[in-house]
Amino acid sequence: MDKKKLYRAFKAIGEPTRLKIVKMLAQGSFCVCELSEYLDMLQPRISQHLKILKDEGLVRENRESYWVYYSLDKEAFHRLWHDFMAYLDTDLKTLGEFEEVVKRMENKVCNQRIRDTKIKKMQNKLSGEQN
Amino acid sequence: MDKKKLYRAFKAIGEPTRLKIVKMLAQGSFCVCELSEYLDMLQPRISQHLKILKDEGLVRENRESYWVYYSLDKEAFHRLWHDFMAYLDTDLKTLGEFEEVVKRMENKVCNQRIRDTKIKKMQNKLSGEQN
DNA sequence: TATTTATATAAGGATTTAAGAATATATTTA
DNA sequence: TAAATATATTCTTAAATCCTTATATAAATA
Repeated sequence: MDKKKLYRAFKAIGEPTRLKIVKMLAQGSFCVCELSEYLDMLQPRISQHLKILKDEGLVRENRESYWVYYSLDKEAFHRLWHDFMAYLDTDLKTLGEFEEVVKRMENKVCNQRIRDTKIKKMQNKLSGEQN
Repeated sequence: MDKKKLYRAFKAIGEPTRLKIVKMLAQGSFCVCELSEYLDMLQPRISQHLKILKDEGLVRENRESYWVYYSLDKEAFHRLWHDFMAYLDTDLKTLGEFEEVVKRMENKVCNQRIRDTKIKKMQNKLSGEQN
């Protein structure tokens, strides 16, 4: 429900290499060397991207002797979307981040100006028609 | 179902300013000047981010005289998640992007090596126990 | 303990991106 | 047509990001 958590998760998926890794892990669990070999990418590149996905809680790691197997936390993905939808549905007033925004909206400075302009325009048109 | 389309949409949401704009538009439709005023951001900044969201088909624009009102295409969001889930479920073999990957996996060079190592290790342990 | 294998982290360079300033375009009105 | 208003686009700079190379860490084995 936290904005930062949301955009960071989307940012994590919103990158071609990481989406490719996510797609691989959707097929099953793989260790770093397998991903590196199958995707034909250098190992540090895989590790770094996996770290980003892990930091967002989207993948899990599982050490087996030398190898660290990574797998998708599918529940985390569903939670992500659910939280995002809930975030969009949440009343602005209850979100601390929008405190100042809500104040500005209550003043309706901008809306007021627009409305005034529109009213003025309509009045002008009407008075024009009366001539 | 296209990987590029997917990661670009997530990338669009995966940025704090744009997520904030999306959240605003989830409350209703706003023109650029309203967003600019309420979010206390310079107008070009709003326009630029709206363009990115629009390019991904996540928001719609609607001109009314001077003003361009933007609104959320909620259906596009649902479609995005649906397509993402479908992408994850799709067989690797049917995705052109993974053609080479599938070939490498079929060779099982990496798996083979790992398996061999594990088998060797197990054999060593077994032979050790027999001593 | 030294070596091997797999993975993680750090440093560097190249590219991309976001933000602000300046300018251009579009629509309406005088 | 000129001026006013709202929006879009361009340009520049600073920061972030990605990839590679090099190095460090962790686990297993000789």
